[in-house]
Amino acid sequence: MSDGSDRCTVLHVDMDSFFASVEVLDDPSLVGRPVIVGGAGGRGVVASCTYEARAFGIHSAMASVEARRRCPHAVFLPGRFSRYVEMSERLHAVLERFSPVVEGIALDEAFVDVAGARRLLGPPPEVARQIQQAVRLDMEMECGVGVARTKLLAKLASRAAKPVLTTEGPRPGPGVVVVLPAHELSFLHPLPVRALWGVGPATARRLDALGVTTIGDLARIPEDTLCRSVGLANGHQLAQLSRGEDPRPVVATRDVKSVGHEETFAVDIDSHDGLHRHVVRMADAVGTRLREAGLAGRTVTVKVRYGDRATITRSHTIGTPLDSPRHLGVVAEALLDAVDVSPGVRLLGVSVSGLLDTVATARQLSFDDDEVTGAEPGSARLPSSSRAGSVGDLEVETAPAVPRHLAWHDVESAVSAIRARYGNASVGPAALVGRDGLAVKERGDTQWGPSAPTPSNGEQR
DNA sequence: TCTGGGGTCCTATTCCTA
DNA sequence: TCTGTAGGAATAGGACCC
Repeated sequence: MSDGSDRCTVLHVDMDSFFASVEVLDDPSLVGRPVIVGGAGGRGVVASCTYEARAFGIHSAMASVEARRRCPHAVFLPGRFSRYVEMSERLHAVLERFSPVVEGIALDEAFVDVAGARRLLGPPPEVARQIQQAVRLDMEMECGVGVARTKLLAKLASRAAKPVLTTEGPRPGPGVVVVLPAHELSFLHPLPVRALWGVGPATARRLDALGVTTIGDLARIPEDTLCRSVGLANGHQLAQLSRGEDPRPVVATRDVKSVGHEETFAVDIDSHDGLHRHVVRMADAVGTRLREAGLAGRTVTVKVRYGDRATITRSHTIGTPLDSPRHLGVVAEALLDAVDVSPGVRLLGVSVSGLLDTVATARQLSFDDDEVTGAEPGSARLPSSSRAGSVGDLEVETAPAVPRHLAWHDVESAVSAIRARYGNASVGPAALVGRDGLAVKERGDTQWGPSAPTPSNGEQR
């Protein structure tokens, strides 16, 4: 092969309007109509939309209110996250027939390294066409495939492979785009810097101040000038990418670094009382997910966004990794107690990082073994003077040394078993009994914002 | 009438310890 | 024992990705 395409072993597969396409697939009456998937409430955003909706200027991340204004006759759907996960797994199954090296970067896109597939399946551009065909046949959906020497170029190529929106409606794109090594810079340099991985609105503003608007401009300015403007790591990476260099390999598995859950409320909540059951519910959700994944973490972080969108985080690191929903709740509540919520809280989040694989650990580590031995839920506290910052000195009252932790561990194991059999709503924290928020939130339950404003304290569902 | 959720990574600052 | 310092961990915030 003399054109160099045999060196282009990185493929980027990107599904077209994934969530919206799944909805159309499951309900053929939606074919040809503007379909918008996302949060329907006043604080929701568009997660995905069909090309028919894009014709009205609608795009993902747009406020749902704005989308409705632009296209009132569109079909608005709340989204079915578990169904998208199912289809994403099917996509991966298809891709793994072509190569074992598949790196998922979102539900609807993945990198595939086909270096080892050449003898069996042919040169990379040919494999790309086979993948596209397989996705069409097995999933009845369309995708764009980019083929290049590096991840960045493959990703940009898949974007170029997508359907194009014209005044007469969507026109099919090339489907597969190959960026040959000899054409890399001529492909890359005319593109806007915003196309680069790592250039968001803030970095784009800084680059604009340097007179940099295209990737070609970026490649021409000295790297130290760049680093002074956008930081050392970012500057170095951008300089590299602008020259078409991207050393990141396609990796089949990546370790999870954190697990969290956050929610925007339909109405701001301005009291700790009002936030209490939400913290419990979120800690419950995070703990449940940690346990399902066989993980435990040392650092608990609480995130608060106020009505004016100002966002703060408070975190605390404990000695022993924990995964107990109850104990996560204790720490999260203590962190939240140290935060002034009187301005009104728009979003609350609980996350855990510093993760450790509990399956690989000989014994399930218990929170009760840590410095917070025997803590009752709610008994952890921060120094009374503390508001911001000083959370390193989390104080927790110590209860008499009873082997209660053994019993509690049994209780949580039983809860997991009951939920596995009868569903998440079957059992939950006492703090949530009698509320409609009993069920453990599953990933994606409120993926794109609260459903609709209600008069109560930001209740959903 | 704005702007979700689940993540990763980087940077700056503070605090602790050797 | 006190002080200065360097390094690492923890913390907080921000930018970015899909």
